[in-house]
Amino acid sequence: MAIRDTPGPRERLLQAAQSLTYSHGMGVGVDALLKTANVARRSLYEHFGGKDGLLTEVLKRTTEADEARYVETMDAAGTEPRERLLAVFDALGDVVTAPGFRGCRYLAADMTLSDPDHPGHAVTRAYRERVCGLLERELRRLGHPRPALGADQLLMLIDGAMAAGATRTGTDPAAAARELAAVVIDAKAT
Amino acid sequence: MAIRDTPGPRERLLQAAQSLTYSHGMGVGVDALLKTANVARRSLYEHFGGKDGLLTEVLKRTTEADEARYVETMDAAGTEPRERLLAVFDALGDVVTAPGFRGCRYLAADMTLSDPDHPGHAVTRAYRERVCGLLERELRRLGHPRPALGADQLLMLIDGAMAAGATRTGTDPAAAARELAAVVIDAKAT
DNA sequence: AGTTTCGTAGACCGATCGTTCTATCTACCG
DNA sequence: CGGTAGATAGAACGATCGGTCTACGAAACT
Repeated sequence: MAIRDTPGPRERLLQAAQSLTYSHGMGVGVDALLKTANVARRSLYEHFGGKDGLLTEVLKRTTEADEARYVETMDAAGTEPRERLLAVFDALGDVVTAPGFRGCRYLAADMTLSDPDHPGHAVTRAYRERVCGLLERELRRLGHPRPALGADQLLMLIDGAMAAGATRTGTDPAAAARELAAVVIDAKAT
Repeated sequence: MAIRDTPGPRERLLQAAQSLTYSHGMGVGVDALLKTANVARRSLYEHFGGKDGLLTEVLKRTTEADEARYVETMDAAGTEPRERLLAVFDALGDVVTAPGFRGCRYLAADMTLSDPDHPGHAVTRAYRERVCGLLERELRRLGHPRPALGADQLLMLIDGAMAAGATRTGTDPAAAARELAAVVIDAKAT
């Protein structure tokens, strides 16, 4: 009945992998993961079947968390679609300026995992479409003339801002993106 | 006096590395590079000092070529800054839809090379600033109210379009980006 | 000719890769 | 108490990593 001060090996592995794959890329060594997680070698293979299984599971878990963060961010901004969408870009400002920010984890994953059949790609692709759907839904509620295109543009602005945040210190990518996002959001039918 | 049908080992290595680092990432093995280039192991270390030296040299060479392509694209579009800038986004459409496109090589490099002191980062950073400068120059010629910000936004659109082109097949990122680019270009002072 | 230069071919180094294995310890459950 | 499940520690596997080395071949330059 003692309170579990530390989570089990599965959870520790996921946390370590989540951190290390972001800071060191998908190429982190198994040894580094095991050492950071303080987990026996065998536990990794029993819980995830191997390194790829662990990496894929990390992607699943973080995409779900990040999608939930999008929803929370928008919900915290009220019910007005315009405010809900702009809130995403306000939050983006905090994300890209956070210490240790290295760009979009999922874009990095897709570029790093050169095997196009790696199961991680399906996870990131689904995530992007879900986020795009969230954006499109708000645009549709706004009566946007081309909600699908608008959502693509907003997602492009998000990815572009994260790329700039990772590579061009000194600029303020989120503010620049937010300005363009407002243009997209306020687009009128021609 | 015989005509050199095949370039020397240094050139072959650069070409092989340029191709393999894009398709398989910066993590390509030295053996794969040597085999593709048909070059002796020793030649790599004599010409480039090691794998990192080769990779850095590839980045230097490709950034110079890509910067020249920006200039050529704009020059081919005439002298009007607005047309010159829009031509960049037209050309971007060809780039991101080309078979085998896997996203921006330099963003991938920055995300893959987790060591922040890797010499490759300096090369990609300088490249981005040069391209940004090219864009800013055109905006300035246009009398743009905030040329520096506008250039940041255009670069963000380029990076966002390349990210979308690499990860979201079926969309038309360049067209979506071009639309927003026109907004940036035509921005009037408030 | 002789010699220097540049290249290839390939063995070899220690380190690390992802994975599988045995052995041991511990907690919980009947 | 005995038994089972889940965890740990760590040796060991073959493969590959980046890098160094020796030995040999072919052309170019006095």
